[in-house]
Order: sequence, then structure tokens, then C-alpha cells
Amino acid sequence: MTVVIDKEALVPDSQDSRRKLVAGAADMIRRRGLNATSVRELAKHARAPLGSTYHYFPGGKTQLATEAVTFAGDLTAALLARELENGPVEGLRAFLGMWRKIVVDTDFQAGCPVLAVSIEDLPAGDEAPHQAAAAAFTHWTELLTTSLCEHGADPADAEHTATLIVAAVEGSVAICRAERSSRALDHISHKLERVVEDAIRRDS
Amino acid sequence: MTVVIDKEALVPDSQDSRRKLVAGAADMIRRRGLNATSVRELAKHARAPLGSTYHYFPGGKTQLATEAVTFAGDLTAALLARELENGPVEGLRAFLGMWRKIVVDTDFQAGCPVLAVSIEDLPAGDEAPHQAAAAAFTHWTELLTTSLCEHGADPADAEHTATLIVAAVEGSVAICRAERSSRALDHISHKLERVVEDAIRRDS
DNA sequence: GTCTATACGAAGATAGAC
DNA sequence: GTCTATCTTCGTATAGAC
Repeated sequence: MTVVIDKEALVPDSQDSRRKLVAGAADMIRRRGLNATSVRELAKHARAPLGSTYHYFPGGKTQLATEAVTFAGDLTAALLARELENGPVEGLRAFLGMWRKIVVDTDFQAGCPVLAVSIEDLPAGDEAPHQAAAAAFTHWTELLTTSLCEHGADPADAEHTATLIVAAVEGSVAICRAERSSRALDHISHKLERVVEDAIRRDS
Repeated sequence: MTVVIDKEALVPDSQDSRRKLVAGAADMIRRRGLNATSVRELAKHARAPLGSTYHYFPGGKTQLATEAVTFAGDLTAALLARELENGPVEGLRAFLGMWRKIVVDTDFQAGCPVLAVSIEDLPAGDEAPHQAAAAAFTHWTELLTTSLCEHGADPADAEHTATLIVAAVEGSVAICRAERSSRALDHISHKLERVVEDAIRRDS
């Protein structure tokens, strides 16, 4: 009798540690920022030895930050894509709701790791983290643009509208953290819904 | 013959150094972020000895960051207030133009120091920098809200619109830096002008 | 292949010489 | 009052033992 043993069961921490490290990095970056997040604390938080971090990520902190941004960007994109199946307005509501939940549930401690990496310069001149951030923003914008077009919006206007949504959400999350209030996200919700409704009526 | 000597001429670096330190901090924070800005480099950049920094700012880096945010916030508010005298649409255009100039002229290296401080946690649990950031956002929002109301907008809607403008601008500046392109700012310009025009027509 | 122990530099902050 | 020199802690990264 041949028993096939799952490789993951034998080496449960192999790729699992790696994932934990990336997810942990995304979480710490969105809370404290990129430069305030040390690889030391990161390893401790993921219960991995410091050396393991550099084993999994030979590129050091830069590589870790890049993968964390891509991870968070993809996660958000997946939610956005799923909710946009119910139409642009429902997608917008879910998008805003997701951010509102993050901000409120963490008592205004957490924001968006993609934004954090976008505005913080890594000491080294490596541009990979910025590029990953740009890719995430572009991805979200494209998802929104496509959905708007599918529901009758003018293509050029759809991209403008999608960009406005992404920009306003990112800005609002930051404002909410500074103000320790969900006011900004709540206020832009009203306006953005109107903007989306107007766009799919081809008003512009 | 009595010669009145200007105190500033005698001690030219007295308050001048202090101002330079604050302005330099605002510039470095908006480029590299709060935690990537060291007090050492700051002092060097302002040609002040490290010790002077702690003489002028006993509160250390936290105080310096707080004053830098307030400084930048007031400077922006002054420009916004001046341009809003020509109406909300002109004010919006000038506001967007100012940010576009900063981002493009620095080859996408500089952004907004208020945003940087909003999303970066200082190691110490001091909340003063966050409060200064919140005050800046509130101030800008109030200026826009007042202008919109003066031109016929509904008060509640005016605040929502003003919040959308501030949030979208902050988010766009960050996106522009990640993408190394002014695309985001240019795209939201079109939409925001429409939003403002609609608001002062009391359409909502 | 995994991790402990360490190297080396730079951070924030201060004590005390001028 | 101004600033130099220094203290302590923490950062990234790695060398080499298991």
C-alpha cells in the first residue's frame, strides 16, 4: 500500500512561514508605515527567526515590502472584482465598506500598505516597492473602469471616475486616521455614489 | 546719535534657524516620510548643529514633526484661501495646480507632509503630530466648504464635496508618486470640476 | 536548509565644554 | 546660550554552527 504524503503536511512551515511573513509585513506596514516596520519585529510577529527572513527574502526589506504590497493589492483586487459583479454602485459600496471596516475595527490604527509604500522612500534607491504600489493602484482602477464601461459609461470618463474613486478612498482612509473618525469615508460615500450613477447614465 | 539696531540683524540666526529647521523638516518629510527623516540630516540640511535642534525643540522629533505639519498646513491653507476669492472652481483649479506643480517639479519625489504624518506612527505614543495633521485637513475642508456655501451650495453637501476634494487630492498625489506620472491628478481634475459645478447649482 | 550569535552603522537624545 | 562629543538603543544584514 502506497501512502502519498502531502508535502505541506511534512513541511508545514516551509511556505507557510513565508506567507505569514508577507501577510505580517502587510499588516505592520499599513499600521506603522514602511520605515517604522523593522525586520526584527516582523520576524518576531510571524514567529520566525530573523535569519529565516533573509533566507526567504534574499532581497531583504525591499523584497519583503514589495511582496507585501503585491499581496495586499491582490487581496483588495479580489474583493473588488467579486463585488463589482453586482454592478459598479454595489462594488463601490463594498470597496468603501471594506476600508471603513479596517479603519474602524482597528480603532484608526490601520490604513493602506500600498499608500504607505507610495509615499515613503526606502533608503536604498530601489524602485521595486513603488512599482508594486503603482501596479496595485492601476489594477483597482482598471477593475472599476471596466465595470463602469460594462454598465454604459463613456470609456474616457469611466477611467477618470475610477481614478477619482481610488484616490478619494486612499486619501479618506488617511484622513480618518488623523481625525480618528470615519467622517471622511462617510462623506465621500454620498458624493461618489452620485458620481458613479451619473457616469453610467453617460451624463458627461 | 542713537542707532537702533534691529534685533534680527544682530542675531540673524536666532529665529531664522528655527524657521529653517521647521521648513526643512516639512520638505524632508514630504519627500521621504516621517521615520526616514532623521534629526541629524535635518540639522545638517538647515546648517544648524544637532544640539541646536534640541535647544529649539525640547520635545525632540515629535515636536519638530508637529510644527512642520502645522507650517505646511498653514502655507497651503493661505494659498487656498487666496485663490478661493475667485470662486470655488478657481480655488479648486489652483489647489490642484499647486499639487501638480510640486509633484512634477520634484520629479515625483515630493508629496504632502500632512499625509505622511497621518499614516506613519511615531515610535512614541505621542498624538500631537496626528492632531496637527487632522487640524490641517479640517482647515482646508472648512475653507472649501465655506466657499461652496457662499456660492449657493447646500451646507451639508458642501462639506461632503469639500471632503471629497481634499481626500481625492491627497490620494492622487500619492498615486502620482507611485506611478511617476501626473495622470491621477489630471484625471480627477475633470471630475472634481464637474462635482463642484453641480454642488453650487444645488443639484444635490 | 535553519537558525543563533554577532558585526557594523545610524538612530534619538543629552552632558558638559566653550 | 551654542554646539561638540558621546551614551544607549535599535536598525539591516550576515557568518557560520547545527
